[in-house]
Formats: sequence, structure tokens, C-alpha cells
Amino acid sequence: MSNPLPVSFYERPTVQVAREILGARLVCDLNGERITGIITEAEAYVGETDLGCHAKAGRTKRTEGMYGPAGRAYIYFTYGMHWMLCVVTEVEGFPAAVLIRAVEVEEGWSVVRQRRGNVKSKDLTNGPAKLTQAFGLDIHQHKLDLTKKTSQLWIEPAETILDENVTIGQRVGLYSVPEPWKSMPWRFLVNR
DNA sequence: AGCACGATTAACT
DNA sequence: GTTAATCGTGCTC
Repeated sequence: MSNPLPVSFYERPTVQVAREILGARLVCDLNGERITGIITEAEAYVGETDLGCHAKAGRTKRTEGMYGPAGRAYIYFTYGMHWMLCVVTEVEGFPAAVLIRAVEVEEGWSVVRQRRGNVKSKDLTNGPAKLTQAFGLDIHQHKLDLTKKTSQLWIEPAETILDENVTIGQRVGLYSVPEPWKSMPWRFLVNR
């Protein structure tokens, strides 16, 4: 057991946070059910000028969480059926966040299995909407402080991932986003 | 008040 | 590889 990653970890360039959050442990403690997993994939979304980022629309009810203090959860709904989990980064007032795209389950396997149904074990949490479903996250966890264990959800340091084990690529699913944003190498994933 | 769209997934062929 | 499912959000009228 270690202390959660501090606010200072998140108050740095978003792309750097996305790279360094790989190997950290996502801990969820809802209703006494403890679920943990190692983060294996993350993407950076940086500011109003990044047309792949929700903040391109400016400060709205939906995006205001991204303008808040670093280290908070930014959870939103998309495709009419999926919740996504992000962590707010950089200084308060600058809209940026890291999208958690995949984790590797450690504890709470039985609960995850129950929620995710009878899928192959590799498919349990290898997508952004899959992991929120597996961890039972939705709008109720929006804006939770992920730097405190008193929250139901936090992130703590765990494994160190070497550069040679990290694949860098462009972000996924930004079909209608114009260049150069569409091709920014802001996706980081741990080699399997 | 109404509408187009989407940081996805699962179930097809 | 293709596509339907499904609804909160933000923009337009």
C-alpha cells in the first residue's frame, strides 16, 4: 500500500502525465467492493486548441470539470451508452486531461467478471468503456479527488514501466478531427 | 423544443 | 471489415 499520486504529479504537461501514469494502480472502493488494476493505456487531451479535446467547445457544463484542479476525475458519457474516465491535469483554469483507456485487473476479479459478463479475460478491461463498466464508474464519481484515499477512487504508484516497453501512437476514435490533432502521438500503451 | 454528433463496443460477415 | 445500438451534450431555431 502506498500513498496516492499527489496533485503535483498531475500539474505537469499532460502528455508527460499520460506517459508516466502507465503502471500506476487504479483503486476503486465502492460499496465495500475493492477493485484494483494497473493502468496499461492512456491518452492526452490538451486544451481548447486541441480539436480532439472536448474543451475545444470552450467552458460548458460538460467540460468545466477539465478546467478544475488537477488530479480530479473527469467522467463523461458518449455514444449513447458508454462512460469514460479521465484525470484532470495541468494548472487549474487550463482544460486538459488524461483518458484512461485500459487497465489490468488485480483485485476484485469476481466482481469485474460479474459486471462484464462472459467475455474472454483479456477483454475484461482493455477499453475505456469496458473499464468503467468493470469498476462500476459513472457520473456519480465525476469530479472525485483521485489524490486522496478518502475518495472512493484514487490512483497510486505501483509498477515502473520502461520506455522500451511502451508503444506510442496517435489517438483512437477521432474520426472527424482535423489534422494535425488527429495524428498527434499522444497515445501511450504498455506492450503485452 | 428539436437535432446532429460522438475520446465505443459487440455482433455480425 | 462493417454496422447497429443508444442518449447526454451543445448548438440552432
